[in-house]
Amino acid sequence: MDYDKLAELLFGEITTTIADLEEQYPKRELPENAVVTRFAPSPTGFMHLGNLYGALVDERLARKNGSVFYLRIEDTDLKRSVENGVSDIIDALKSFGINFTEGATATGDIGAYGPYRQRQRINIYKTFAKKMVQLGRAYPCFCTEQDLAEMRSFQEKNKQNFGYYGSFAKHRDMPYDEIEKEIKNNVPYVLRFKSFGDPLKHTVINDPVRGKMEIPENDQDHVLLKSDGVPTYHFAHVCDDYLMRTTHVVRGEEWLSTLPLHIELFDALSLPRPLYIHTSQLMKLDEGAKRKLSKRKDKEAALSFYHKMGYPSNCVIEYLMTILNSNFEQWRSQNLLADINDFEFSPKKMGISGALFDLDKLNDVSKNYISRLSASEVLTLILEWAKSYDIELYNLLNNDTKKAEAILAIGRGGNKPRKDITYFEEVKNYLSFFYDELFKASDEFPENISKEDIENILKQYILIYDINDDQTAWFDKITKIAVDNGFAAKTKEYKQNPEAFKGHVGDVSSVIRVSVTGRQNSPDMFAVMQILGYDTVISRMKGYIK
RNA sequence: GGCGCAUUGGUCAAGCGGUUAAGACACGGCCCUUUCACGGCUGUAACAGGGGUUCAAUUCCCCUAUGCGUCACCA
Repeated sequence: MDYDKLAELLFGEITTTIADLEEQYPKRELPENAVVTRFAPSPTGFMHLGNLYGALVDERLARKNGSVFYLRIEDTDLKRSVENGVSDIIDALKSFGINFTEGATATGDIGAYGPYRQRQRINIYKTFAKKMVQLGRAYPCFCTEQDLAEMRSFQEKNKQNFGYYGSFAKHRDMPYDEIEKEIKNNVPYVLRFKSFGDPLKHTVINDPVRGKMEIPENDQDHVLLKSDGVPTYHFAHVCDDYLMRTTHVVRGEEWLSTLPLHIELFDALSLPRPLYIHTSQLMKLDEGAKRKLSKRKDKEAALSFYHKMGYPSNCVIEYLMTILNSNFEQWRSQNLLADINDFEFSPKKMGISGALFDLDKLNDVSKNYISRLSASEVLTLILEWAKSYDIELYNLLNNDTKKAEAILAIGRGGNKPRKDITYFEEVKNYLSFFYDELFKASDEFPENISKEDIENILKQYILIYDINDDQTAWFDKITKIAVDNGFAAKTKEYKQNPEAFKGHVGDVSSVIRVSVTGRQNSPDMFAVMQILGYDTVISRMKGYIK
């Protein structure tokens, strides 16, 4: 077989060579230790938590000075591509603080190694394809879908391995004349790789996460170019990551089984292989069974979920970091306020079995993060969130930001800040009683207090409440009312001798709390009342007096 | 079915031949406390099973089981 002749028959229009491309996309001049990573999604219009998880690894790896982190759009599958896919991806990642140094953007490309959209690289793939044919490592296959389906059912019936290989690769050794005839008749075909691999043989490959792996060689004649001339993932991966000079290919472990193919492809073209890093996948516990996080079943799979709920994007990143690098959590607890960029990310510290996504843990991370912020920082974040997701709340807070900040300042600061807010959707409920527009009165007083006592306590308290009292004077008055009405001045006193009292000072406080806030739990009442102001406090209490 | 990867408490995990098998989340108890939240103390709870190798195996090897992945002209 004259492979050059075949190459001309198939790719006569291609005049560029790989050498031309290598000249156009030369080896990058990088500082020592710098890496080139990439995020290469399909623009399907849905950003999954798993996408962010993967992109985060690439981004972390490329933190070192002079490293490149680029975005490549894998839009070879028209059926799945979506109109605004690219800007969706960029916006979503940006909202979590992940930015690219190079690659596709919503308006065009940035960088010298483009184009960064695979549909615009067809000639590049064909150049490599032509080379493959010249090397005798690729050939046209004229099988129809039906042919392949029949082959498969035959293999199933006879318990043979599935796929296009060995004796099942029927077009592998088709004579030139026959090929030419088919081509002249415009019979559709795909370009297949001619594998020389032997699955009984193993090659050793080093994955920084998984360590040494022995994997069997590939023997499948995979499709390189589909019948429309567009490459499959496998082929595009090899061409692109070579020409874009990617040093670290980070991808999910679902790619492990096609790794042998990719290796054979690189070898067939005598190209250097990148370093592969196969990450484990995010899982979800579903009725006792572990399974992949699914965009259809799991609301928390969509990145939009976190925005809607109002988790600060940092928190999602911090949470992801705790599953990505096992020593991150410890580092964070020792460096509470440190910049996350100061943490040294290491592939070696990545887990290899799939981690279950844990909302409880995210909540904990988030709660702690928010508690460490200053009141004005929290307010800024809440306003930002509310602007898109709760305009009523936004207006309420924005009308009087001083008040809002005072509310958020209660119990904040110091070594043991309150941790009331986990995500911003909770905020409205949390501070509703500070605003007459949201306040709801309640009758849920402690059960051990009679209606008569409630009324007496409030009546007496209204007479002596003075907003200018300091906290001590304020509490002394509550204690006095407690004693006057047969309640113990101290909780301990009551506990030692419960028969002697109706209750204790805490119960009296509860009466005031419920009447003023409409709920049994609240942050410090002194501070709450200071913010509400004398008139509001008094009028709310008067509501319980006949 | 073939092949690959994985398997330490409910979850995330440390451990890399000799440990009372860390820590975090969640859950329970106690303390602090005018409620709640915070904080402190504390408790329940794990090396999937079976064989080897070894003086010694959670750590190394093999088998089994289970889970996940993959076997597309999807990525």
